[in-house]
Amino acid sequence: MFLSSYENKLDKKRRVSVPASFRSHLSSLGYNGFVAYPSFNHEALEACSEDRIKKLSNTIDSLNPFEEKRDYFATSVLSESMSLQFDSEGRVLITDKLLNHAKIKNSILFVGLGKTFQIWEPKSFEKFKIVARKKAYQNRSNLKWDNKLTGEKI
Amino acid sequence: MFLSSYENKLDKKRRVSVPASFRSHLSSLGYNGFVAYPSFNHEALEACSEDRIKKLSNTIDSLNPFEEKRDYFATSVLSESMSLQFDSEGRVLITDKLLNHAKIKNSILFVGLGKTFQIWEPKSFEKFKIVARKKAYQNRSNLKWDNKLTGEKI
DNA sequence: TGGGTTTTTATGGGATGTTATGGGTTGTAT
DNA sequence: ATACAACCCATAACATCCCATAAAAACCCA
Repeated sequence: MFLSSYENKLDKKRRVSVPASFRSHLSSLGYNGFVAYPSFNHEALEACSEDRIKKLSNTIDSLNPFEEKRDYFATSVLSESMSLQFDSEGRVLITDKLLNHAKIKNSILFVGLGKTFQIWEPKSFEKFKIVARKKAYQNRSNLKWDNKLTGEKI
Repeated sequence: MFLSSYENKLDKKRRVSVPASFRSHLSSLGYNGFVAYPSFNHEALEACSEDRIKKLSNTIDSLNPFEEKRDYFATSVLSESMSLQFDSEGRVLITDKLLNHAKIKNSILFVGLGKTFQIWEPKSFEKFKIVARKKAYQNRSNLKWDNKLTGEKI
């Protein structure tokens, strides 16, 4: 799982260290890198393991080949995805295109979301976090949670 | 189960001993650590075993990957969760972020809540306890008690 | 039951390992 | 050649490991 948040720095060569815990999770899945693409909803990047993108590709592919939606998803996600591989120090090189989408300059925030993570400009994320916390609190009862097993809410 | 409360001290390196009884319960579940995240409601930390967070992650992941709600929950809980592992003496290292949320400086209180536990600044907890006790007393008839669900004698 | 002994727990701190980061050098396409 | 990616080495900050000790709890046996 990708948990917690880590703020690291971009160097002059556009490299950034991926948090060790994220690397070790990816490594446990058999990967030495991950896939990133611009978020639909945010000025941020979405990131996940390669098999998750494969799954998404299959889902898109199950749509009718002549259906417009198919192209829209494929174009918006797959055509913009970059596969990023770690160097020997656990860093990745991020393209300018991706950095621009997230308006990242120097600092870069890795945000763990369980099966995926996001990459943010730290100050942008701070703003979003406030909204998210409010909305999550309002909707906390909407998350279906099987009480029979645990007998407790989150 | 996590029962009772224990007050321990933070050392200079931000380490704190986890109560032995909590450790042995986690160990019986197959873990050598736990997950902590800031509470929604209190100036305190929520803590639980890893499988509980995994379950939450799976629940969140069952939502459509492009749905906004997904982000709200994941951001508010998962991105703030830290997986804390015991060192060889049964201590964990707590990040400043978590300590600040709970306003913890030197002393740290572990509060057993059955399947989960909380981490408090001792004096904050004293205040909360008074309120909690009052409210529990007012609502004492509202606790639904159904032997069929638990299947256990007490 | 009481008092002495052993074991466990909480805590401190030095030594070692890891991580994030910087930068030089080599390799490789255009 | 030029640009840039990949590889290699260096280092400071800090996490983890290991050993030490004091207090508390559990044990044991007269």
